[in-house]
Amino acid sequence: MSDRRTQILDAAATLISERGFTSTSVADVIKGAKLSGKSHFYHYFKSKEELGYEVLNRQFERFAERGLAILREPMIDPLERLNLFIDAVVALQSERGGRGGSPFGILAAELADTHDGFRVRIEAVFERWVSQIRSLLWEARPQLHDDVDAGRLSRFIIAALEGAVLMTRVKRDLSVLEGIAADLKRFIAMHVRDGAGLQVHRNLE
Amino acid sequence: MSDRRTQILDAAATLISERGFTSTSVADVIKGAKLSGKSHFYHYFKSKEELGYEVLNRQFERFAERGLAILREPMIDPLERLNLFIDAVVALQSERGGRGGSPFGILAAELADTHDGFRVRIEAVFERWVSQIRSLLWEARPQLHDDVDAGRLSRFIIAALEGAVLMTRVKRDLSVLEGIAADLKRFIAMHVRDGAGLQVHRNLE
DNA sequence: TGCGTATTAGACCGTTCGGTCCGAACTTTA
DNA sequence: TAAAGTTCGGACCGAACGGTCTAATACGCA
Repeated sequence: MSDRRTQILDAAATLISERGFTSTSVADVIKGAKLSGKSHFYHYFKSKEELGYEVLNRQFERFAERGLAILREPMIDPLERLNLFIDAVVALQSERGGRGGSPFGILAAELADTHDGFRVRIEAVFERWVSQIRSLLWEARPQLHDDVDAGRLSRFIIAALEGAVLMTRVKRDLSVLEGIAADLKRFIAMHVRDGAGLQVHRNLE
Repeated sequence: MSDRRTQILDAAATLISERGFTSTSVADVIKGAKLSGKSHFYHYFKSKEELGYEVLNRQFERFAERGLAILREPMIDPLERLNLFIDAVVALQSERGGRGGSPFGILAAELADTHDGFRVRIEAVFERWVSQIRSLLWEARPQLHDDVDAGRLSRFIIAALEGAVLMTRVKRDLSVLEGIAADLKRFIAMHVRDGAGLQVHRNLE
């Protein structure tokens, strides 16, 4: 893919994760990506909507590489991987420096009820995310209680993280996310068979 | 407060909780509240921003009456009240019929990074919400483990619920919220002293 | 009866929006 | 060198936006 294209995609991704899709104008993207003008932009994307779709794709790919990949590390115990993944989400938000949030969450909140094209794509993102965690839990099933519903627990984890990022952004305080991440780990540990797998202290550190 | 004013507020609240603040135009509100024209609207509100602030206020008041009030019911065991509150959130989303979501969440996602006026107001909403749960947990402390961090647990509950409503909206499936609500209850029950207070089955129903 | 408020209707304003079109210059590659 | 793709700069379009203004009509109440 051309340099310019990814440059535009990156600039748009930053803007969208801060202001959302609707409030990000094409002119903003042009300025952010340092393009010469509108024709320069429309040389690469046929519409703002198409740009939005591609930004979502790219954001998910990046997230899959930098975040979800941890869930598949073959040399690490699955439940430990899950904890590392949660840490990675915290680290990702920390890198953003307070500003911005989950690109999926912001698009979901904005467009779930009004733009079916986006809704369906975001649904697919969540679905793939769920399925990654679900298969990790499946892999870890010898360590887990028999009655653990992997799909449900996966959705819970994602919802808690998305909600946490949102609250963190409002309060401008990363420790909110850190606290929720720690609690989430304890919740996951609750599903572990007694004596099996890794230990997580129920005490607060 | 005048009839017309609340009529406008209600129409705006519905629209905003579906499309967000930015994508809700004054003309939409006028149509939704069946006003005769712009001058009719600006007779009651001096700007769209002021309307937004008042919608947020009103939404929190309604939520406080219909939702948070449960947390203060004096005749019911505190932890049971917490479960009832979670049920109420599910019921509230069910009433919305899939469409729309948490008015706080949608405004937070949209405006947290770009509009400080809204950001601090939403922060205050979350703060009051947290403090309600926190004082309930304080009341229930004889039944809870000593190391329970009430503030942190409160934030966790809220984040999980906000995230759950968001996912539910994207997937258009209330059972997502129901599952997370059930899991959240189990997580809360995890903090209860052995043998104390009410029992919640860890098994899935 | 009169006075203030509520309602109706619509013209109008400046700005921003997504998007199109044009024409020229520059760069890469065949 | 010719052709194809890229960059540049800006004029332009119709629509939608938040908001103002005027002016007439209805209504509730002292």
